[in-house]
Amino acid sequence: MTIYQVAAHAGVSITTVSRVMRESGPVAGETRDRVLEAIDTLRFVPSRLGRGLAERRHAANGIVFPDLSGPYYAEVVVGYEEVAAELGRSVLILSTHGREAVRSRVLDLASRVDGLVIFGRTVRDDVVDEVVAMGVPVVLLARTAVAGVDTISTENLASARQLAAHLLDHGHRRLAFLGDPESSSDTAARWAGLSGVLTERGIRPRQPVRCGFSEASGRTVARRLLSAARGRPQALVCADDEIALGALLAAEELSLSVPGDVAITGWDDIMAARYARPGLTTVRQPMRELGGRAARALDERIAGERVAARHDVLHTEVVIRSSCGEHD
Amino acid sequence: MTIYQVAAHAGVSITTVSRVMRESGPVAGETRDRVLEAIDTLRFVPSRLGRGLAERRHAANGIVFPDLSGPYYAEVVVGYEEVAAELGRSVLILSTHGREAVRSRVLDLASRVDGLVIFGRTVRDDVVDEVVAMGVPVVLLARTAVAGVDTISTENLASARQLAAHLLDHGHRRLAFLGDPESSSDTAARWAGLSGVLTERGIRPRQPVRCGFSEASGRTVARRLLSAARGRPQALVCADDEIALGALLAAEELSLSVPGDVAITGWDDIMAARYARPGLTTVRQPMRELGGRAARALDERIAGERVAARHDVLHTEVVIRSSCGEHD
DNA sequence: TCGGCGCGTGAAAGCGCTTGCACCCCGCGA
DNA sequence: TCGCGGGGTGCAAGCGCTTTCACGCGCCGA
Repeated sequence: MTIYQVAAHAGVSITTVSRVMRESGPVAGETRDRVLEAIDTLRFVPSRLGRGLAERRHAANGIVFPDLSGPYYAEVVVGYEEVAAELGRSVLILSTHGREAVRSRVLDLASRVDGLVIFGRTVRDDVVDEVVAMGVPVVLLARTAVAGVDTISTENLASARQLAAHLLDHGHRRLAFLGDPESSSDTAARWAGLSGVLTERGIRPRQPVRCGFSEASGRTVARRLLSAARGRPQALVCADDEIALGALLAAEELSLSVPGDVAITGWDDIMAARYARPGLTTVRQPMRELGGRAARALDERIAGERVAARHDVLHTEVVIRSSCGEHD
Repeated sequence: MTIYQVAAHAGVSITTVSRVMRESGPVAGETRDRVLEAIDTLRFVPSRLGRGLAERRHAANGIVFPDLSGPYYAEVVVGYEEVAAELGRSVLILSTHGREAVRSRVLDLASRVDGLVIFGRTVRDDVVDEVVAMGVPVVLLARTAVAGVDTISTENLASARQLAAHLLDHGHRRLAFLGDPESSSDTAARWAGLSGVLTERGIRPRQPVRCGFSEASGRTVARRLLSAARGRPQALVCADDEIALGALLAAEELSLSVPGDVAITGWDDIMAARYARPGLTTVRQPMRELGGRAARALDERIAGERVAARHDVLHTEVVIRSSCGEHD
């Protein structure tokens, strides 16, 4: 089913059909009716490829993220899709997961869209540059900045400081950070906030304990830390909620009470954080808004409305529950 | 950057450039090297639109789902993307959320892909027919079947029966089902399994209690049921985990013990189900595999390898935790 | 010596759409 | 009566690729 068949059916040229569909240019009422009827009868849906080629645009955006399991990325993606759809753009997704060949997948994606959001540490800087060099607008999400490229991220440092201060006020002194500051700029900032406060209060921060972003990883690492003969940490500050939930399990297995024997905090405020017992103290991020912002920033760039790079930082909120100490 | 510029740079025709890129047809070693060098120097990435138009394929698939919040859909989508990428296809997503204009969005999506997965009760049957009539292969996921269209779903009836039997064996008699059997074929089957077992055992099943698929909704409905002066249900069988978690909250608010005063079960085995206290008895579905299967079924259809409609049903597993009664 | 066969290459015809430009025709004012 | 303007329409030139066919050229066997 092509525009030619519609034109033939309606007895007009394809130009006229195009004009009717796009409401560009004048068409006589009667002609329009004939065309519309033909479109309807033949159930004509124009080919996006033909249209895209002629218009030189895809009317689609892409987003690259590490994974969708865990509520964090999913929420951001859904926020992104919501706004993108509103702006008349389809959304292509690419999960890098731990795949090889990320570069070629990203470049392929870039050739299918008008703009690309790159989320977290999924793509190397030089590949980002390559995409930018292709002339594809890029917005970075929760990722270290690259010169001249828009960035949207959430506040980390201040919240981490606030969390650290809260723990210290509870009397905890031996704090351990579970997560790899080199794995993402977010994690790095969280660690910086924590270690900064400790140093200011005259406590020498313990080296961060490398830990993958998963419950299994958190559990293993926490078990090791908590079963230490001496110098057992009084509080585990985890880089995200999944690690913290794993740590909670580890404590339970070792018959340690939380927060009595050890305090535990997470980051993200995922659903399970609220249902865990004790409830997990954590930091809430506006995940949907993060995605929505990215979609809008990208749209501005695609429309060419803005040239200067933009760097938004969204506000976060410490959520105190009982895993970090008893409260009234 | 187009194939023409690459051809000019290498001093060959675009035909040769195309052949080098696709490794179709013979090219002399030296010529190939010149072309590859030109591609590299000019950082040429072929236009998907041009290629797609010529090949008459998109090398992309779509998926339509209600929402991505909650782990269920996200997991399925990620399983889908994983397999689709492996098969060399990009993935376009469309969340219907509670949007108007679903039909036109779906038709637009259909015009951008080689095949489409429609997930849950997002799209009306007549629109599905319309997509099929466009010649776009469709696979339905966890959705009522449509004639001639592939369907992938998970087992519901047997697991629901098993769950019901388990509750009855615990001595519970007054069971209430929270969820709307008319909202999806999955829910309908779960209700059918429950009510079937009750009837067989001579217990007259109570009408299902309509309830949205959310924690808030579950909480409200459960609070109403549990605060009834008399005839309070002894067990709440919830259509999914989020409803069940809401019910758990309601019980807590009313100072009822779970499972002592009331048993509660969910469905899906989301992460929070495991962390809730008491742990939530539920039914686990192979969510990633659900998505993966859909991707493969779609691929077969696109490749034209199969004509007959296929109806896969994936196995599910009842997960007994403590919310349904004390166990050893 | 000559016909034929492959290999290497390019011209050109699409693929399905948008859009600049030209054309026709009618109504109006001069 | 003629000229002009504008509404209505279509022609045709792209957009960036793939692929069919045709062509030229060495090399082989007869």
